[in-house]
Amino acid sequence: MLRVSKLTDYATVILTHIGHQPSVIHAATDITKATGVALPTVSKVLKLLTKEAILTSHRGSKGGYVLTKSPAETNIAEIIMAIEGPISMTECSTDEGICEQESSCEIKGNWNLINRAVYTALEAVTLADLVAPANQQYVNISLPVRLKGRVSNDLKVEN
Amino acid sequence: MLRVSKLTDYATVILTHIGHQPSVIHAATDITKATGVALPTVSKVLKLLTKEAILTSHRGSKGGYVLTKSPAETNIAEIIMAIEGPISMTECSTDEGICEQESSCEIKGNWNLINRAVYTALEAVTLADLVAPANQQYVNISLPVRLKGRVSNDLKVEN
DNA sequence: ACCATATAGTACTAAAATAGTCCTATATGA
DNA sequence: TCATATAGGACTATTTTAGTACTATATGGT
Repeated sequence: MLRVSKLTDYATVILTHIGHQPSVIHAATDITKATGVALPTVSKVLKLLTKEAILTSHRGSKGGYVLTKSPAETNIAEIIMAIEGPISMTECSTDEGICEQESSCEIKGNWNLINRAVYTALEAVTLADLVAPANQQYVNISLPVRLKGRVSNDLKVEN
Repeated sequence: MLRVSKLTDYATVILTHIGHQPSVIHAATDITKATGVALPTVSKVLKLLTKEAILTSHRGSKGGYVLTKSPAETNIAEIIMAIEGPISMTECSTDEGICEQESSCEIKGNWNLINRAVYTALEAVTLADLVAPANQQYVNISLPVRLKGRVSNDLKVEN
């Protein structure tokens, strides 16, 4: 189904909450209360987002998390990547040598095109859009993505 | 990682093979030989694609599969949906009532926006692009997607 | 200096999704 | 009527993901 994991979904809920009050330091326990997501899970998500510098942490008493950049500068693509790793829709796009047909594969390069189209779409949506859902707002995604080149490459996968 | 399943990847490999010779009837056994993908798996993928009318089947001796539409009319979004079901990145976009926070959820509508952006990107790439990868080809995706609006709708398609 | 508070990091277990295979039924051309 | 090929469903092993727990470290306030 081309879906993101639940942790990513939680991440958007948590970040939306934080995004409403960007100037306040938010502790994990406060976020649990506000969102209804279990504390261990909230904690796990916050750590992942901090590791990728989407959030900045403050340890110790009175500590917590704040956004590293403004909501408008924080896009959905980076949030998804922080939780799930690189956005690439097939294994061969991220891992070399796991596909027996790799040398004869014709479409690996084309998957790169598709990956890019999706990435561009996700990059165009920001946390600010999630925080302040302005009705009638428009997002313009104007590629062009250079279609492939069939780079050297090739695709496939299998095992 | 926002990835498609292996079956979907196989589907693109198989369809690319068929797309090279759109006027020929391709039997499952021939496709197995040409692609290296195991017969039971090829068979499973072909059945799924046929069920969603991306391929048309011919039973009996000399039977096999052909594309229902031309490669240029067959896009990546419909291929993914044929194998994996609706393209929607969170559960709450497809299933009602499974989320405890549904009534108070602020971002469901925004995920619909994201889903739409991704769908539009995938719809812009066709099987013809995979079959005949013209170098320097461009794909133009020009939304606008109406942000939010929390429309009623969702993009999506289903199964 | 000490202590309560809060994050950092890692490891583990259970549940869910996916992959891959197989079997039986049905349709068709020669 | 027989060989060939798809239709459809069921089943199992594997992999991935979710969710939790535990220990270490840092910090502010007293």
